[in-house]
Amino acid sequence: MTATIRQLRARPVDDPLRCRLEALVPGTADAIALGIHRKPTRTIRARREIMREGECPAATLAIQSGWAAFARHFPDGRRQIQHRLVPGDIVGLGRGVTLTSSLLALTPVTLIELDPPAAEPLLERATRRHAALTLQHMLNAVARLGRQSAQERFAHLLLELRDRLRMAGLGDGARFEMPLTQEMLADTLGLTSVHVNRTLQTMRQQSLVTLREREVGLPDVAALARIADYQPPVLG
Amino acid sequence: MTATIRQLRARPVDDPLRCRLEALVPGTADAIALGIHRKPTRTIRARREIMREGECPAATLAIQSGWAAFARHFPDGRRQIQHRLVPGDIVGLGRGVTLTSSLLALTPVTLIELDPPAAEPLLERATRRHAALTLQHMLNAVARLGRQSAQERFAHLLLELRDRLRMAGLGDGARFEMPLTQEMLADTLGLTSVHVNRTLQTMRQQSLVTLREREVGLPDVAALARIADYQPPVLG
DNA sequence: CGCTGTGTTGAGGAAGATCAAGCGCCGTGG
DNA sequence: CCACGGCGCTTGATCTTCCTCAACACAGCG
Repeated sequence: MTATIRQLRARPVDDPLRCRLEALVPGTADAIALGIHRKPTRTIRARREIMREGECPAATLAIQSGWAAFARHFPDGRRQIQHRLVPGDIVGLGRGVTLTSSLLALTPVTLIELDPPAAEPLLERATRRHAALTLQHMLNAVARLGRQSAQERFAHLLLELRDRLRMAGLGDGARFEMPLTQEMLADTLGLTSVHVNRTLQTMRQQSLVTLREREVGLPDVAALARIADYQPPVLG
Repeated sequence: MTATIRQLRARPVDDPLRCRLEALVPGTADAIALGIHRKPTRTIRARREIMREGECPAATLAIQSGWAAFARHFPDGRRQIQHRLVPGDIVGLGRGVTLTSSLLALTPVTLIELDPPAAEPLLERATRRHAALTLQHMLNAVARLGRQSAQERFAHLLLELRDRLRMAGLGDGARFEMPLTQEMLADTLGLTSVHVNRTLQTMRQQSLVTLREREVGLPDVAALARIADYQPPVLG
């Protein structure tokens, strides 16, 4: 959270972004250390918009710390969180298309600008693979919202977050930090916060989840995977 | 539907794929004529799988005619159509990631292989922009399924299809061909086919949609856009 | 001719929404 | 120091969308 670039270069892959890139394309973490530290990092406060609906993103950004999300706001107040960004995630595919959602900082966020990715072949490959994974997650989100029950959706989301955070070196296999309120979860899962609360309680009773102080524990990952019909994304 | 490559070269942008590429990056249609016709086209019968869950796509494909869709099948028989492909659509981002869905031919489909896109800079740019648009559509699909009612979802889907088909030169602004059964619509919208049927009837009564023989008519696009809170994707 | 796929209609049920209220916590300001 | 208000979480009662199950009409087709 407070790591500076200098610290990054000293410690090879303990930084979420570097860890993530290294998982995508081995060797990228070293490559990025050469080019990245010339670009300034940006810091955004929680609940602020990083990009607004109607904007047309020009640069490729990477999340260094904090959580953000693409969210769509409806005229009557409804809101849908469409895609969550965790440390190490890259926002690059949007270039050339006007946004119909806003990019919202769910927690305090620090960003790094990655342009131009083409200059660094390894980074180029990494962003490409990252985009492919992102597409998978979007497809999964569609299936989740379209055909799964509240409990199935919740289980599926938790497993997805677990795996994505692990790729950034965050959390062990059974425990990770999730700074989302129940209302944010509701807007992610297409439910009301009341129903999220009740679903969560049921799952706690069944010893499927623990959640205290933004800390998620998954005592029985296999059971969750069965409930959610979850398959982890695999780099081919 | 039955256009051959020879015909394509004779008539500049009356082919869906060429029309679509031209809309993405002007000049691409000419460029593609040079390189594309060496690759063979593949034909797939309706209801057959073009790619199977677990496969790892190697090539970049483009739909020349027919409709296809990424669909996820659950163990208990539920199905969710996650993303529809219409003539002119490109399937390229998946490379490097193992599929968790199958790519299904909804109608008879003819495919063209586009690899390697990097060889042709214009085509490279076009596939990139296409991917950006695809991501927008996926975000829209998430918002649709997560927060909209049956009628809103239906209206939103119709408008999205209208605009996408128009980019391929298919249909005028108020009328287009949609070869989807009510069951396919249901699996797209996250509803049952029974409910799709009833929603459709309501919308017919309100003179929002006509649908006969796979032919959609939209007599009042503005009203639909209001209902669905629809914003067309804009190339920036 | 029966079969399968598609659209349609009815009756009843369930998952999840809505409305409303109360609680604990924490930062703020008097 | 305490009062206040906002936020997040929890619970109860009621309502409605949408689902489930079932049946039937109709068309194309082997």
